[in-house]
Amino acid sequence: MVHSVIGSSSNPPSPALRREREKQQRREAILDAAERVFAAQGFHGASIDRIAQEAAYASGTIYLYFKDKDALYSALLLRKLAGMVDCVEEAAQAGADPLESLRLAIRAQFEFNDRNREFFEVFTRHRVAEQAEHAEEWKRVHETLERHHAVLARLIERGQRKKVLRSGDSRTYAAALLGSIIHMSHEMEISDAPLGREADFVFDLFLKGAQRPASPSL
Amino acid sequence: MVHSVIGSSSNPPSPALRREREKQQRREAILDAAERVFAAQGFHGASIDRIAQEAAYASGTIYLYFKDKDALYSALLLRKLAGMVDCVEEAAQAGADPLESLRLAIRAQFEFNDRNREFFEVFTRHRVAEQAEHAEEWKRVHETLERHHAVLARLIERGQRKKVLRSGDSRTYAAALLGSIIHMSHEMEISDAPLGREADFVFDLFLKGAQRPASPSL
Amino acid sequence: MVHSVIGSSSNPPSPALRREREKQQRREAILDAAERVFAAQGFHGASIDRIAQEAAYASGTIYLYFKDKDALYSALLLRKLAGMVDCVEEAAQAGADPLESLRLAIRAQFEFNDRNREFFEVFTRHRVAEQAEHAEEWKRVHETLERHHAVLARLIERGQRKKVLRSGDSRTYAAALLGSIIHMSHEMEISDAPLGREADFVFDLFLKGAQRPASPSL
Amino acid sequence: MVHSVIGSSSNPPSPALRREREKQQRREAILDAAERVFAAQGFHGASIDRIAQEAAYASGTIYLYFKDKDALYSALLLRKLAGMVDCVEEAAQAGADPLESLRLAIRAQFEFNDRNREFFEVFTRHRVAEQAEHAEEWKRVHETLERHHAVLARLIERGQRKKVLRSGDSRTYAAALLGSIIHMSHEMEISDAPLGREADFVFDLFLKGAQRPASPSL
DNA sequence: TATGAATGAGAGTTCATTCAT
DNA sequence: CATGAATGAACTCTCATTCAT
Repeated sequence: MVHSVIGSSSNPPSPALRREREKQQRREAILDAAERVFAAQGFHGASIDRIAQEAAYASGTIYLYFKDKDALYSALLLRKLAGMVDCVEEAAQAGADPLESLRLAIRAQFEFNDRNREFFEVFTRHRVAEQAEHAEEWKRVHETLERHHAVLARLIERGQRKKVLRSGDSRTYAAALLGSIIHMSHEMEISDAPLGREADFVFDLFLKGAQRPASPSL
Repeated sequence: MVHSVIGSSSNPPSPALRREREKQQRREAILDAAERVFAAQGFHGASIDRIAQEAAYASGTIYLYFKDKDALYSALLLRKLAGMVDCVEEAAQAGADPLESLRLAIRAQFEFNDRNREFFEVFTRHRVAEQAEHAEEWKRVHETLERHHAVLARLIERGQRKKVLRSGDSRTYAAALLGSIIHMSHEMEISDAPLGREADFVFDLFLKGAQRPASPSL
Repeated sequence: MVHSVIGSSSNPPSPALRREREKQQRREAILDAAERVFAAQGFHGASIDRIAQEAAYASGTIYLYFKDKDALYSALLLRKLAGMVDCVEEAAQAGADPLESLRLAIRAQFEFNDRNREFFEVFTRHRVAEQAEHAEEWKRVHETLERHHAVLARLIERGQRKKVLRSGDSRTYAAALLGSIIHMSHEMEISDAPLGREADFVFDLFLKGAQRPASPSL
Repeated sequence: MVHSVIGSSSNPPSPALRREREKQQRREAILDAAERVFAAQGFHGASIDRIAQEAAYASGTIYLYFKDKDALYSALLLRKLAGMVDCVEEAAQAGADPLESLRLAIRAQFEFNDRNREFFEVFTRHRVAEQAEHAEEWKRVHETLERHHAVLARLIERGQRKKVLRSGDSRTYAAALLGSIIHMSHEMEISDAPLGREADFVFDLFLKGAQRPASPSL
């Protein structure tokens, strides 16, 4: 008896729970496979057969986990974007002050883009016709994109309140900043320059601008 | 001299030349139709039949002017991008000094994006798998994208030489700036804010940065 | 004797028998579920998964009771048709004379068709390709359809022997009569006319025909 | 010139007309093939590939003539049913009086059923889920079925007006009569009995009924 | 017995591309 | 040059059936 109580932590969980957990794992495995294939071939280039093959399943099995190709794609997109936003948000929290947070967020975004180059290509390149049928999924995708901007915008607002950043619409500042990051991630794709350098470049440019300060002398 | 002047305006050109010119006109007409259809339906959504219909040709005729769908798409893309770069470049030339030129270029880019919203969506969202078969076309597309950055980079360099802009890799400055413009064009899509305001916002941010200048006192 | 009498009501039957009986009950439950689903969706529209769900079993379980979908369908069909013939036959037995029996049989057939409208639709609309593999089941189905006609044919023969019906091939009379009933059941589907009226109409028409009797005068 | 005017009847028709006519011929050829395949395999058993093969076309070609499988099926059904009704109606017109017309109509219906045994099987066995999408086609099918009954009902009404048939709802008489014909066509399928005999049997039964006339003597 | 995840053949459908006219 | 009917490979999706648990 004692044994069983003690051992309760290593006892098999209820079958129903275990089954649910395993189902989630298989779902994730399919998403992983789909990510690889979508990243390599784009949305239209990726066939369900190919994704199933990559996941070591039969094609029909995919449909046990996702209603159709669009649902699979938007689920993947959502997972990825949520991961991205979480990653940036988390990085920002490590900063001691708004500017430091911003610097860390920028760097995190660069790093995320770099780690997810292929998928990132697909994401910026394709948004499925956002049909009424998948409205729910797409609403969540949009909310996540919204959150993406909101994370940066909030940092900027904090900087404004601390009087270290100029006033102005934080959402617009965030969009301009994010645009620089994303585009540079694209462009610098090939170069092997250390990411930190680019991140700091963007951070610096965002703060100080490109204009040459009037020489203090005179 | 006299002959050539007279002939140039009223003599029939050689039949071969005329035919060539007409062929080019029909090609352009097809590109026009393709632009409308691609813009409305995206690359995969646009069928050759639909494009042919829009151009008032039979589907087979399209293939007399373009090798295949990819070739049509990349020709269209090239025309569009070249137009975009020309438009920005031209706007810049009207500026009296590097900063003025930059301001005008930014504004021109915003305006172009706005005028070509639909196509622009497609362009950022889709790049055909850049197959070996279409290497030549894609090389030209890349050269044009290169030129796009080069136009801005050159303005920046001029600013640097005039000591109004800080030193640093002009190509990187250009990428950061362009990213802001493009992303804001996307994001602001819905708002009816005057373009000029956004353009000036970006210009201003690019020059001065977001940091609050240390208070002049002391 | 006493033992057996007492035991027959309260003693547990042999486990083997009980199990067999329970198995039959489960089989019937599946047939009930299948009937509902086939009636609602037709043969091809009804999926095994849907039937299993309706029967509160897992899909695999169905295959423990029926070899395949066709076998399930033909077993169901057989049960239904047998029930139909029994029902008509039984109704006929209540008649005092052949004509009364015929009238009751016709009415019973109309009522059965009405009660089983949905399934009846499916039945007339679909006969599985009668494959060699299911020859046995289909033979029994055909025997039952045969019995269906035989029931009416026998009543007609009795009427012929009693000289109240004209001579002629009773099987052919039966087919003509049954055709009228079935077709009218279909056609009258929507109308809410009382069944009895239609049944009596058919009975009357079958007996007297549609021709106007020569006027008795003269 | 004169020649061409005179020859106008043998001159090639306008290309547009010829094209339209040929298109109709190809459409009919596909319907012919579809009829054979549907008759042999039923609606669900018949694949588009198989039908295309039977018509000596590629599968995609079918879709140039019919929107989808359902449209092909309902077009076929409509053609067949219209042919059937026309055939019965025409036969009736040859009759000198209502009863003669009825006799001819019954015979024509038997003959049609016999000639179209296979398709007829399919028709009675399958009605595609009558989706909203194909509402128009199905409306026409229903109208034709309606016309089928109407043809017989009108003959019966004429007989009633001439006082050779009893009064009563002609539509109901027609349904009862048609049911007998259809069902007997099914049942007698195998027998090689001359059709005329069955037709006359049904006609006779419909008119006089099965009841033995009371012997006039006594 | 019962389960239900997995299978995979096969269905309907689309559309870029060809070629006889 | 222009046509547009024909092609057929490739795609997404379904579902009867199996089998390890």
